[in-house]
Amino acid sequence: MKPTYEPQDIESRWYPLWESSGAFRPETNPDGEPFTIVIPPPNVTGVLHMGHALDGSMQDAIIRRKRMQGYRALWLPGMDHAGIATQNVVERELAKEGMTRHDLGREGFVEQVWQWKASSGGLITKQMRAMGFSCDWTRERFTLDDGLSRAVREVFVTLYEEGLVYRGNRIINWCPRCHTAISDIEVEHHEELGTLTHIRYPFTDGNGSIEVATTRPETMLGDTGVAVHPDDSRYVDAIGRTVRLPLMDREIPVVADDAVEMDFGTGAVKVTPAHDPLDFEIGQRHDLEPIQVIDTDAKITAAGGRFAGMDRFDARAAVSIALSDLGVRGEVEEHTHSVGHCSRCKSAIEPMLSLQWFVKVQPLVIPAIAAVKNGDNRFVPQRWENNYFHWMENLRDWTISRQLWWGHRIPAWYCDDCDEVIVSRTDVSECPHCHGQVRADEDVLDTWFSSALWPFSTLGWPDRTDDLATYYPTQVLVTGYDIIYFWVARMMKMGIHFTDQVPFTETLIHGLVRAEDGRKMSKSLNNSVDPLELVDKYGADPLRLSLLQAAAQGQDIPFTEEWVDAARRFGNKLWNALRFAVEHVGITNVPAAGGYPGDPPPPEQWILSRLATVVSEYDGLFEDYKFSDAVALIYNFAWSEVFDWYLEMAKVPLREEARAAVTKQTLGVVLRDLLKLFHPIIPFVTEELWAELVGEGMLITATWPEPPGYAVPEGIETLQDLVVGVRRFRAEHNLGAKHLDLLLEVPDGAAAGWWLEQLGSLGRVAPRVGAPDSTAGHGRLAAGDVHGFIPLEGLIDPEAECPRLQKVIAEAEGLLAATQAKLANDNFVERAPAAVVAKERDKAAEFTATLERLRGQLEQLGC
RNA sequence: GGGCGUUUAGCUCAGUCCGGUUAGAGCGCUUCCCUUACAAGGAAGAAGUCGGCGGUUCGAAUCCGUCAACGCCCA
Repeated sequence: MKPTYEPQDIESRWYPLWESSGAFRPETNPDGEPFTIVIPPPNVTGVLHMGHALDGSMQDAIIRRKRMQGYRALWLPGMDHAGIATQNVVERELAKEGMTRHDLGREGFVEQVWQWKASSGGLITKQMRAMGFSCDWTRERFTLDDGLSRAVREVFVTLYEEGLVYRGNRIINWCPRCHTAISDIEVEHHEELGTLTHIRYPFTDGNGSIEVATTRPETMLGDTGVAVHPDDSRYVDAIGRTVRLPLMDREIPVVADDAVEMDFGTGAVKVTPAHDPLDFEIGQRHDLEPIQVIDTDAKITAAGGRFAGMDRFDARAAVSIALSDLGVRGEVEEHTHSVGHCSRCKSAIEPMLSLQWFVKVQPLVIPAIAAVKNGDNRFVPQRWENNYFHWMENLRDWTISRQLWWGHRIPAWYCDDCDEVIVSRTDVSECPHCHGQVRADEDVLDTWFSSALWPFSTLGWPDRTDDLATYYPTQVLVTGYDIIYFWVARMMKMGIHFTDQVPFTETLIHGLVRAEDGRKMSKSLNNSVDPLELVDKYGADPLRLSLLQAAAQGQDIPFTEEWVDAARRFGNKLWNALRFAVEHVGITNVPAAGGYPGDPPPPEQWILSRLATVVSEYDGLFEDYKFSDAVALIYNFAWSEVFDWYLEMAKVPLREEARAAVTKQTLGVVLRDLLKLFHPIIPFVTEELWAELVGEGMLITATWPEPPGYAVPEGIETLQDLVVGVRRFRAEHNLGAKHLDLLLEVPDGAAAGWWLEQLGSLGRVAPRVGAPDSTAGHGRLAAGDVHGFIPLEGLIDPEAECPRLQKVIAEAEGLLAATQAKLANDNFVERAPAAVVAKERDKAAEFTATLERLRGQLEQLGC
């Protein structure tokens, strides 16, 4: 074994061995209960970022532990075709060659995207392998592969037949840059400083005018009405009259509608049914014609008169000036308002009336809410359930058609002769009614439509496959809170509707990995960290360990490189502890399971008792997905208790052949179980060390530890207190490694026991039982009811002990005062649980006794 | 406008759900030690009025109310 831990060396070796052994396949535990996680499929053209690293490290930790526990554990990997995102990437590539997708045509472009997928699409899976993620690659899926495409079509057609998918003319969010409709959640709202322009619309009867206020004056070109609130006393006379629309010379009515906000602007609003969702609704109620004045390129249409062809923002200024010239423009005030932007390209969204496909969500939402309310699915942490409910309860219908080329084609055909719409599971070549020519729908589905089916489509649905029967519903879905709405909510809706079961029983929500400055990592801020660079620099295991250490439930993680470095140092510590056991003590061929000593000596009994406790606590924390607590537990157990204490204690018996056997046995099983506990977190280095320590089979498929319980031996606490006391004494008197004598006054002197020799070794002292004739001229240690005396003669001036002793006394006094204050409180004694009171009394007695003797000692020292 | 999160050591964060130990970790800092697993280490130590105020309680970092600052989501 190398004297230092070199992760790069180890990590390149194990992954292929694991994969080729079939360990990643659930069939490795054919008799186990199934436990399934489906991966949140990354974008096919994406690269691994810190979010994936965290998300994957959690899933891998969960699945590896379940595998070791004997479950038929399946982590199903795959990728998402990511419609807009991928199309944009490929279009950008084409743009570099001065081309657009239209130069290639639809088929050529789609072909180009598939090629792109083939060349770069595998990158992220290589990166996942570098992270050590134990996915079953034999079950890898892609949202556009044949099976999933069939599932998509089945779902679309079924929903259509149920009336839950429909085609309609509605106001949608149009991205003029991506040239497609997008759904409500793909719109980001930002506060922007704009203007509120007041415009006077003259009444046609020549009797005055009504003033409206708008943030978008250019849309007035498409106005077909003015609306006021029916209760607004200012406008009672206006209702029912008509006004003449300036610039367009159109006569339009003033209507009364409850949806008008009386307090906003002038209380009278212009109604542009084709370009605003609220106006559309008002228009429908009052039979106002929608006139489209902005086209899909965000330019004014022919319906916009002399402004036709102008860009929307130019038109905004031009219309405003024209209105001013006409003398109908009133006040122009500064105004902050919320503007929608495309989440992909950040262009300002254009609301417009458009013929699109929608999912009617209400009937799907009801059971999806119920499933979480009744506990069929549980969010961890639970607080996310409220967001989920709130979201679900306020959903508008989902726009699912996209004017893109990359994605699942909408299975609809239109007959030119009889206007029939045919939605079909199989391709249609002629109209079933009139045998006329049909045109296939040009559009594709929202990427999230196929993602919503992921937990069951990946397992073979709609076929009733063995995998579907075995691995569905899945157990836990692990993802960041940023895609609860995009994905989790939709999987719940679709999963329940099509399988009558929740797609997963637990939803584990984690935070986002943030940059060191606390901001979101992003390319534009140039503060992203590449996980693969960290893997190169520190190793995948240290990266995983540091991420899981930091992964407190649901909290964002500001990423700090020092943590990865600290994790690497832990790896080195673990490495060397094992190197000590294997090479210096010769502990090898440790059994893969069991092998715990029956009646071990106290030091061994102690560490075994701790092991059993730690395993049980660790299991509890793991089941609750408290990764940071779980990791902290075994990290501290390993480093402080096993390495710093027990390994040093073991060196005593290891020197004597007769006593060494049980110590070797203990050390072997404790280290072996430590490797098991750490394996889900840091799989590579533990596997490597397993090969050295156990040398049989692989750790990845070893069984989870189940150590027997051991009683905590008497005296361990006394020993540790005395050792720390001696070391402290030594440090405070600058005694270096000098030899010290130590006299011990033990209540039952004869029973001083096993820990004496440990004390000698760990404290580098020569302990003897028996009180000194006079305690004068001695340094003092106290550990419970054991008192230690260190002769000062020849070491230090006895008076030098005074300040140290005074400090110790002051500490004890503080503790005693606190306990006494509690005990002096009658309410505490009467109302606190008896155990708490008893504990407090014990403490008081102990502190009192210690203080008494320390004070006596102080007196004898003459200070 | 509504909701959520955060505020704890010099820095970055646990701990708060479920009240009770002398409030923990990593990094940094101070002192000592190259003790044959590890100097990427060991030992000892300094360092926190747990954001403010009020309340509940025998007891509050933890529960309740309120205010402030910062961040996020929704409208």
